[in-house]
Amino acid sequence: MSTQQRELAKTYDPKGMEERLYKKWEENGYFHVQADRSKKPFTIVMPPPNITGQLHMGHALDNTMQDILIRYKRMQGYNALWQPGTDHASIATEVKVIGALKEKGIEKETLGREGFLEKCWEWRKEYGDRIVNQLKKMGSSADWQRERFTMDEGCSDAVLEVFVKLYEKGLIYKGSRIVNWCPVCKTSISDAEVEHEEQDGFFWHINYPVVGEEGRFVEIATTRPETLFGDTAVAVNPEDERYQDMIGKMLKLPMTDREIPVIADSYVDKEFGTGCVKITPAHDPNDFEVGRRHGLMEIVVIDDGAVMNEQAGKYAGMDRYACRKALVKDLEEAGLLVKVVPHSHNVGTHDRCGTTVEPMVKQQWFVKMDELIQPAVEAVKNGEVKLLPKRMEKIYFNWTDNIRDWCISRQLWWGHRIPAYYCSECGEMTVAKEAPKQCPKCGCTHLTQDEDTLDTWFSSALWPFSTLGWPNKTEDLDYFYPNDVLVTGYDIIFFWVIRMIFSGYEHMGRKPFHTVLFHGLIRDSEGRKMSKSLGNGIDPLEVIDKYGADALRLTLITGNAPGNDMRFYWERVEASKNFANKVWNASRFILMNLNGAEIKNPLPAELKTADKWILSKVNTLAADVTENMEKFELGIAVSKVYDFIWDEFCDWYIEIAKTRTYRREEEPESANAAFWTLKTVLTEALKLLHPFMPFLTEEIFCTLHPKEATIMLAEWPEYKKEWSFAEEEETVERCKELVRGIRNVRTEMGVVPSKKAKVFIVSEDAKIRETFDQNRDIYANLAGASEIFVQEEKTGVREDAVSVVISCAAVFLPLEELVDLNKERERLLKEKERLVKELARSKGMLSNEKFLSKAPEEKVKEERDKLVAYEQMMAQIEERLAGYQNV
RNA sequence: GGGAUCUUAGCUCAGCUGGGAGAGCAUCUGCCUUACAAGCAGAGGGUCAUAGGUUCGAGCCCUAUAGGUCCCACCA
Repeated sequence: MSTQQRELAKTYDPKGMEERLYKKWEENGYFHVQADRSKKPFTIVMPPPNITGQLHMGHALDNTMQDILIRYKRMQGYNALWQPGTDHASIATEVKVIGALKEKGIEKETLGREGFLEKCWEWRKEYGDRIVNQLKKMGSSADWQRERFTMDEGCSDAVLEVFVKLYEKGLIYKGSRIVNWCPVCKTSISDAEVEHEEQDGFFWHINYPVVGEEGRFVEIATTRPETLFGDTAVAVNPEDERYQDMIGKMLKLPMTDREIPVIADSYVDKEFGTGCVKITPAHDPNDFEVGRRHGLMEIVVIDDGAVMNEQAGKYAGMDRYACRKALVKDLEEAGLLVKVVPHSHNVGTHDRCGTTVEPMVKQQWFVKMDELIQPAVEAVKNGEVKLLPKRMEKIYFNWTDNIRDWCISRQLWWGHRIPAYYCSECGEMTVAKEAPKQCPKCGCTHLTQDEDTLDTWFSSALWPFSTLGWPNKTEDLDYFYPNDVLVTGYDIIFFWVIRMIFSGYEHMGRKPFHTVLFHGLIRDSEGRKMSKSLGNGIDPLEVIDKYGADALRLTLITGNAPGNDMRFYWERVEASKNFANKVWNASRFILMNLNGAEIKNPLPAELKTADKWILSKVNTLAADVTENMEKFELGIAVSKVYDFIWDEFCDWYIEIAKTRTYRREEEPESANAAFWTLKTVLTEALKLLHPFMPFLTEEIFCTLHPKEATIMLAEWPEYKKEWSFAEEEETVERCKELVRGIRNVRTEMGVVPSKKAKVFIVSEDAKIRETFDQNRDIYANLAGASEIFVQEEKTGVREDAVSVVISCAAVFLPLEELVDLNKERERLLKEKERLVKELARSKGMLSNEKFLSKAPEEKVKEERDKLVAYEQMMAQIEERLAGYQNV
């Protein structure tokens, strides 16, 4: 290996570096893949961020996880496709564009549909790339050449195809149903878009006079008095004895000229309220059902803007809440208001704007769900699609078990327009991918397209295959579908995940992916959701700017179990950056030390114990990390790498190897073996770290290996049998124990660490003696030993030498300065106390017949070995303590 | 109303299939040892929410209780 020496900058500065490296990756096309039968595919489809979006912590986490998986699989030799794209986000974008127009004093309506859509496309042009550029700052290695958009030609074609197909199968229908209506956005929304919140309200008890029976009333209780004008019946439970004689009678609807019947329906709960329910079919989902059962009229009394219409008589033109107030007052004056009872109840609000949703009867388009959902239920039940963590399955089934038809039409302009065409002559409706030239029924050529657009999730449901070319039969589709993993937040399980799964089965005949990896929310340091209104959001770009993308990535991925929420702390980012700095400096040291040295592959015999130990460690690490990656335990995987690099490699191996590298002239073989090991182990560790911290590892790797183009395509480390050294591991662990013991004693006894001391290691065991005798180079320096004596007996050890208790030998340090014997005694007593406890525990277990007979053999042996070690240590301590008593 | 989840060191959290309690930050002590003071070496600190149970053995499994968070739900 020749070394055209390159060096790392003195300080770790991610800023310029990250930008430079990302550019390099992109220019070299490392992210791009093509269908290739000789390689195994691995596919992740990116949850398309909204074009209204600005990178937030959720995106940062989501994309970091995906990037880690993709980079890992790419290194493993998979043809790893990360399919990116953006979402048109119909309602979110439309609201934004309307807002932007309003600032200029322009109304959506004055522009007209065409004009408005032009503005939307302009918006997309202006902001569509913003989020993508921000994702790139995270280091996302998505195949940007394949970037898609939910409203591009291909995706739109897929939408039309699906709509027509489902319509023809009778799974899409148009009908007059009760829907959730947002009076501010003036569109219907799906059940999934309604958020329920507990609100304090009132129960207004109102008397409805019985027709023809002066002085007799039926008392109802309502939370929404203003809907009274839409009442077409009052219902009681058929079993309710109190009201048997009322059934069939007519009531006078207060403040109107109308009379409504008392009907019997088992939907009414006898125990609740007064047992009498006003039925308003046009403005309540339950009442709607009741109304349909009894053939009641559906009287709409509230218009699209939540203003009372002409049905409300003198209240027409009033806002729904103003009407409520006025009506209650009038009822009170009329003596019909019985009482007002405070009552907190759930109110549905629109998740986008927070407006209280108004249930309304409307002509809308629906997807019939009961059949479609079946394969999706089955898939999760039989494990064909795995949800991680597993508890997400319950949430999933809770939804599928209570599925209702999906309202897909929106009274918006920005989105996929419903491909239904109406004949202006005969009213015939035609559903087709392309506008029909003439009406199939009457031949009239004047047809108009349905005004409505589709729910934005209608197109994203097709994302795993529409992005690969469907409905065309493409090579990509054939090769990359099904995808492998979907990574997303649990908050869109209903909106998106379920819909993708049933769409996959329905249109592709196969699952869209085999695993869904859910992650939680990033909260602020007080555990609150990050939100614009609270102003507590932390901008990932700011974090990247200050600490680098690698530090942010590490922060987001560490110390968090899958699916759990996480709080964001700046201190944690700082800790992550410190780690990056540590890696940087360790690498810089190795590079500096190497300084032009020509490293040869050492002969196996030239490798020292410590070299074999660290090789063995990094080998185990590779196996561990891989295992955790396969289980999607990304946090555990990265913390193993972290611990290895910092604790084992930096704090022990580099320190042990240091002196050997300084003695290049005197002992070239040993120095060479150390260099080779340093370089090899660092390289392995960098590879294991790369998916998590791509920039840092790339920069170091390429400096360390000037001939290599990138770490991105380096081979993922695998467990190698020839790097397994159990004996050397044990030896080094003994040396570490010795060093720790000596350091501990020195600190506790208040000895200046720079002062060297003689070290006596006493053991009757010849093998132990051999170990310590032959591996002085491992511990001599770290222990600060001036001279080391390994011997069988205590001869030559001064009486006042301080003792170090380790499990396999007695160690003595005759210290130059005066030793405070009391201090030493205290220390030993403390140690004894600990051992007494351990001995008791160990003896207890081993004298337990049941433990001996029932526990696995290896556990019993383990415990026996421990006991022996404890007893030896105890003997030493007792001996020392006995010695002090004589002093 | 149903369900999920959490309760572990001062703080934030790990602890995967049950086998001697961990990390980061914070605290204390000593070190500017020529990779790193963004560091090194050492130390203190936890009846793992409570009460039962299963087990040779429970932070981990079961049951109940308390408190927190979240999701779902048509009780007007």
